[in-house]
Amino acid sequence: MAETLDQATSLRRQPKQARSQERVQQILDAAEQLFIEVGYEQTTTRAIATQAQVPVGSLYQFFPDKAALLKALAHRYFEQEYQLFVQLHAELATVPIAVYVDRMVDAFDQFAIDHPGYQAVLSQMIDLMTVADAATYNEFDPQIGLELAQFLARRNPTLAPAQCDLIATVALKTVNELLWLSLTGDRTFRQQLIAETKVLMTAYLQTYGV
Amino acid sequence: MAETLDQATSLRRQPKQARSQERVQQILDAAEQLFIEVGYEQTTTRAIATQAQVPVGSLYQFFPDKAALLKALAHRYFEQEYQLFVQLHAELATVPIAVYVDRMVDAFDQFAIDHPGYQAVLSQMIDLMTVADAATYNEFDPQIGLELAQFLARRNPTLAPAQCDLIATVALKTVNELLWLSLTGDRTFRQQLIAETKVLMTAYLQTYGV
Amino acid sequence: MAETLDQATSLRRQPKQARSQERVQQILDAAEQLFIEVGYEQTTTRAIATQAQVPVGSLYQFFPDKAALLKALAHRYFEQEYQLFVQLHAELATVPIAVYVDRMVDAFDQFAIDHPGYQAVLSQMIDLMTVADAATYNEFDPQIGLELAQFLARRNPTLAPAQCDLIATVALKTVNELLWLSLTGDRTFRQQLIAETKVLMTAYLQTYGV
Amino acid sequence: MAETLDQATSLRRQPKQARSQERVQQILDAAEQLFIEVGYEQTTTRAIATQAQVPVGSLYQFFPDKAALLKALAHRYFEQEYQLFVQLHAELATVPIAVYVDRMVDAFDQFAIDHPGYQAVLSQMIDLMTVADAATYNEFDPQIGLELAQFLARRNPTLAPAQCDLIATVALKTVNELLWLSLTGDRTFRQQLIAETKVLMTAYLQTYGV
DNA sequence: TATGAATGAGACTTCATTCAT
DNA sequence: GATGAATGAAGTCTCATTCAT
Repeated sequence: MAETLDQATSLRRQPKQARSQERVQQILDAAEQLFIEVGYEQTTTRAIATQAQVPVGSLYQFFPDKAALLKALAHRYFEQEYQLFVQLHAELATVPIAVYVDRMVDAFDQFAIDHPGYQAVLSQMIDLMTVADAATYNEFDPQIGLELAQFLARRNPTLAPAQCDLIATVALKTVNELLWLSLTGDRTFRQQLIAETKVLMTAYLQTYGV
Repeated sequence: MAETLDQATSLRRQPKQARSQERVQQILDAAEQLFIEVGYEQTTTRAIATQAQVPVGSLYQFFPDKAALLKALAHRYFEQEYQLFVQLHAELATVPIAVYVDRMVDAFDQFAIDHPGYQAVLSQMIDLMTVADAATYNEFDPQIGLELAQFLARRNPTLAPAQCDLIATVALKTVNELLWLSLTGDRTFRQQLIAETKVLMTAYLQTYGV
Repeated sequence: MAETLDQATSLRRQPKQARSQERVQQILDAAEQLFIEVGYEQTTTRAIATQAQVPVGSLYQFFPDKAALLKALAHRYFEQEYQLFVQLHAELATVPIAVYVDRMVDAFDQFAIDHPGYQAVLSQMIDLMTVADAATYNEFDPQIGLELAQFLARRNPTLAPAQCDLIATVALKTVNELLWLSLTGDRTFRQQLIAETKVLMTAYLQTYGV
Repeated sequence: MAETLDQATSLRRQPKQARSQERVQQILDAAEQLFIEVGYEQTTTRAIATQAQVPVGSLYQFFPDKAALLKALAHRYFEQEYQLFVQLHAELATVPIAVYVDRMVDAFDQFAIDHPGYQAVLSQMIDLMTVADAATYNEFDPQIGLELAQFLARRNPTLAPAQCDLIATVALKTVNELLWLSLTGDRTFRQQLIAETKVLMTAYLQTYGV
């Protein structure tokens, strides 16, 4: 995972010193907040720098261009999401699928709440990729999907690997979208949608006897 | 529905003459193509006008600003999607839910193929709404969801109306996202994902005995 | 000649109306003055626009970028220089070479005085070409050289065409450089240098019996 | 001459130690290469430092600013060119002028080949002088011209000193320009142009009976 | 003395929208 | 109504130079 999520590719300079690392985080935090508030395109690099209380020049010392901020944020999200998943996944290796779904959806829900910019950043990255070559696509984190597919294969060895990949993809995509949707509503709506997401996922996975 | 989707709100002038209606369609077609190809933000109004073979001034006679083109496109999609749905929905009023899902997913898949800009336009509208006041939200078409909820209620009268609304929302959102995802892959991937979508939806709806 | 010096390649839009043509000239005049005063690199497009009393946007309506101003100026110089040359050349078809040189050098001297930016523009274009591909080189006007070579061939038919080309190149280059050098000094220096240039050229051409 | 070309004026610190002298040369070599390759303006001080494998800070310890690099390079060229000239000049004190021209042009040609940056540096210095006060002008090396003028006076004592100065100036300027021009072409062009330069110079100087 | 991260003014260029014709 | 030239605010990014360490 380390390689996939390494920020080296999108960082102009690897911050070695504590002060620099702080600055990078400040910049990313500022970018995240502004991307959420006014959207990626409407956010100016100068606004990010101002918000982060650094000169624009410093921003460009760490990030080659505006898009790099987006990528770096995505990397940061992926890293955190992956760590969350890995830990919980280990704990739930042998529980019934309904429990697995219940706990996992709750965890992802919490992640979505903690990282309100995830959706905005991801959706903008997809937009950017529409323009650029699709080669950038492999920047996206496939780790969770792979682990989930292996999990399914262990649970039901009769499932073909390709089948497991597909199910994992569908499950992740669906849960992600529904949780993001849940964030657009009030507390009640969110809770209901989470409950519904669990029903949906459990029914789906039970179909495959996992 | 006609009222909801009426373009009056986003059209500066209701084109009465055939020539004008033609121009509006040309402009929307050009906008659609460019939004798909290079994205909303990267598309200039002048490029749209050029592609549509109309002067920029004419574009602004029909659309107050660039965002209006996005809204108009969304309306056009909603109208077409709704007609597709209504017709098929009537035909499938009494078939088993698995058949309903099968036919409906195929239809939506075909719609997604026929309207490759749907995803781009919708996702961009969401971005724009982040910035603008949420009042724009009611521009979105809730019709299909409402009809689907009623359908569920008819199929299983023990379900509460709120419950039906929620299920309908979940079902629509999920199918939409998975079909859009399917468009990003090759033919094989698309077919597999469509099949998987049917499995997922059928399992889900059968949970509720509809 | 018209084709070679046509400005179509460097003008974004061919100004059709009198007002636009005026603007283009204003912009070029402003660019010329500033290029002379502070040099090409130190001149900002905004300064050119301000000096020409047009908004920057208008500048970019006619010229795709800063370099296009340089090219357009060069074209303008070439055109004027060529006309000057052609007219005088016709008049001097049969005079002794010393007279030809005398009159021609005087004419070029007057041109250099009238177009103080010629040197700056040309030298900057050469710098720009160092960076860009050398394909741009054919933008330079070879017309005068060709005509001069033919002239030499007529005067002394024993000279090979290639030889004539070379002599013409040397003569033009030398006269140009010396006249430019003359502009860097005071009136006396200029007059002395012009006289010297005539001595040099006459001696050179008489070597070939033309 | 040593004083005139002394680098003290443009060097911030006279490098006393071997290590420092090495660094200065590395920096100048790097600057020369980059000035040739991408031009003075397009070359960043950081790029020069990187290429020279020294930190930017060190560069600024030896050179007060970017322009100082240009001046220092010019000084280095002048010094080398002067040494070349002085030695050959002594050897050719009494040969016929045609031989003098022949040998001297060949030597200058070799110098131009060995120092491809000469032209770029000189032409850029002229540009810079346009901007700065003309006081910088005396930085240019007049030595060769002076010696040449004296040489002419010795050869033909009837020539006034001012006349000699002028002839020397014309001769040097002309040879320089033609040799630089020769570098822009292929081998054949270069050889032809050199031959032509000799014809031109010999004819010119013979006019004055030197 | 040596280093290289930090700075921020300012450069070029774009483009949604208007309005005189 | 139709046209498209005109506008200028604003955006992204660069880079010579400094100075704290």
